[in-house]
Amino acid sequence: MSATDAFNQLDPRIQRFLWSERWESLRDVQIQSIPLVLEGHRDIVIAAATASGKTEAAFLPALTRLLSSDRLGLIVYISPLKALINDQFGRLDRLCVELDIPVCPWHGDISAAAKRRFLASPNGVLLITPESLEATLCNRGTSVARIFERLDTFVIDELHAFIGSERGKQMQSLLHRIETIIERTVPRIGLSATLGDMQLAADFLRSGGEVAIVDADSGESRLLVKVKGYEEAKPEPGTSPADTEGEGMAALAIAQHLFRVLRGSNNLVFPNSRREVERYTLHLNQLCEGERVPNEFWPHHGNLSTAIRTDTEAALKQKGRPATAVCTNTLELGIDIGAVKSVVQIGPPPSVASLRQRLGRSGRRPGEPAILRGYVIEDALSKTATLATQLRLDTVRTAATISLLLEGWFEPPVAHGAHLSTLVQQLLSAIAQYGGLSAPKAYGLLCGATGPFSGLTKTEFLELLQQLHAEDLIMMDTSRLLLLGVKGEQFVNHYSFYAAFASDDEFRVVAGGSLLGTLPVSQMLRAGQRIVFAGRTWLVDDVDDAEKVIHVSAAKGGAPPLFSGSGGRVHPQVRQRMREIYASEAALPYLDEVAQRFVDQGRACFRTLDLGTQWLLESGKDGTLVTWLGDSANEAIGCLLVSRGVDASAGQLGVDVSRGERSWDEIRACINDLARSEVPPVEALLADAKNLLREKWDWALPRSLLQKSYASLNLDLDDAMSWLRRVSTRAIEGKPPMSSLGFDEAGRVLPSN
DNA sequence: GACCTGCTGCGGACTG
Repeated sequence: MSATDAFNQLDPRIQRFLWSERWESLRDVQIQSIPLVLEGHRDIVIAAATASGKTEAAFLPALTRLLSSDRLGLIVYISPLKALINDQFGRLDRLCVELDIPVCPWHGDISAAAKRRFLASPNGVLLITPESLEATLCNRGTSVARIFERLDTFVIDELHAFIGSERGKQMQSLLHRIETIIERTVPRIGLSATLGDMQLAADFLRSGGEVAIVDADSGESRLLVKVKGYEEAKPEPGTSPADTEGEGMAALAIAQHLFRVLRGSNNLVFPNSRREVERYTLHLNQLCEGERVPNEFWPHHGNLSTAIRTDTEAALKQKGRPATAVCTNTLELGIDIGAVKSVVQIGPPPSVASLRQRLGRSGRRPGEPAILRGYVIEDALSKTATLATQLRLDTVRTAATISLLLEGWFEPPVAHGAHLSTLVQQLLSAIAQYGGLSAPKAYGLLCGATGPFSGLTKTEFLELLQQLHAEDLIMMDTSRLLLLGVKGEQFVNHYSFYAAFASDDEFRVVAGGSLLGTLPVSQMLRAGQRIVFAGRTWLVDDVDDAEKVIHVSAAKGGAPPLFSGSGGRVHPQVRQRMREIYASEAALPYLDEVAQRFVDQGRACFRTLDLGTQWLLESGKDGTLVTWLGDSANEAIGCLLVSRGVDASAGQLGVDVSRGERSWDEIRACINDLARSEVPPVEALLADAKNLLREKWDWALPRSLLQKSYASLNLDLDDAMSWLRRVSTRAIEGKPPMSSLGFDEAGRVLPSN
């Protein structure tokens, strides 16, 4: 189809609007999408880069459909962010005013009056979050059918942001519950960044259905990459703890370099954690102050108040005044901040996919390359250096990530998690919605063939009901109808119920009456302490435990605060590429001299330890299985060993093992035996496992379902078993064990003589 | 040794 054909299929009033807006032509993604959306019965994933016109690709034809009907229908647009709803409302309302189609933004900050107006006449375009949709189903059960009666199309923005989480399951369930109550399916259009495996996104949008895919990747643009290495001098052991002058010198040197190269243009700096955002923003602000130039560096992360974040976004958008944001992945999603010149990554990128998403913000103008500036910090080598330091793991992981990025590979989303935590929430919500539900009907709704939890058996569902009953979340009346229990009623009637994910308790940080942001309760603070927050230094005046407020005032000096959090997951492909880099001798063109020296030092250590062939590093009672697998497979191997009574857990290099009273030969025999045995059932594998509670409602699941849900997300048993089989063959062939070299309990490599 | 997201209904006081 040509651009003209596609344009001519749009409603004449929309055509006129595009003329008046001086659109030169439709983009490729729009040309492809328009005829598919106009068919009106297809589910479609539309994948393209940020700011490529995806929203219009869905809305121009969807609005054309609304205008072609006698009775105005309804488009429900679901967004993961309030900020995105506000952005889209601004763009969409200009067009829709011309078309006489009402647009209603609906989230927690929207007035009740605007919501009432929509409910009085539920048509046009509704822009809403999953949580607000949940509240609508839960609290307005009797009018849900009427509200969505005229529903014509679902549009789900940033689909990739939903895949693989409790919230994504919730979204699938909400779509399914609405279709169930209006007794027909509704076309679902998912808007997404390009994903490695588009079929995964299609299955997520409608499992088992036929989903059209529009993959309009605009072709890889040119990319300039340079990684600079910095060595951090470590104080010798024995120096007094107060004498840590040298600590953080590498960060300061990086800030000085950023100050020189970034000033005068717009950039994004990703230092991997909120704490480091604070550290670098402070350094950069102080450098600006010291040089008496206007500040160009602004912080952005999830614990800063909306006011501060909006300031940063506005600074980026403002033309004629350069601004750089030092940020976490809050600026990875599609909030409108305009194009940036370069993207800075400090430390190893969390994943190839995330690095790619971050880079999508740079090099967006034709002819301009995307620019990636990487920085890695390694400790100086010394007698006490750990194995991780000697192998230069961070630098090699950074190199592996960039090397995969340059090849166009990136991690596919993890779509196989069961997220049974969300089943608990959805069951309670459905009971509230229907004012009571029979067990078979509840099972059919949530676990039936097209439901969001279709893998669950009836037996498992009954087990869940019994557990929820025992927890007083649900009860059954004389007509065998499921109702909310006393505790269930309390949960459902509090607004915190609508979010599918858990959140920590937090203190508000207030300076002179204005809100700076929040800090987790786990961060202990006392009056008199000095902290860095929002890129500035503060004195803690008072901590009000009852009101959960920390009062601060401006001061000199202070340390960045700690935020809680648990680690991400490394994909096997990244570990395999790390191994290839270690085994090779080629120079990597995107590394500077220092970073290349780090890699060469890591390679030397790799050769000394013979890590290309050795798979067991012994060191006294401790050792490491060097697997080069992903974290999920390493954790699975750990569980398999634990099920045989061996103390083992996933580590940076593979699986860390403690032999206890056994010999290493006995550990090898155990591995051989595991390799030849059937994979044990999950209940046996996780029998003694503690700390499986990860998601909001996990505490309410029966043990067996908790194990099942955990394993579906966190354990890769297939990769684990095939590795065990591979090494057990090698063990039988009598490859020599690692014995001439060892390393001690702290993971330090011992001298070879 | 991570990061992010979101939130109702009601009662009471006030204004025009």
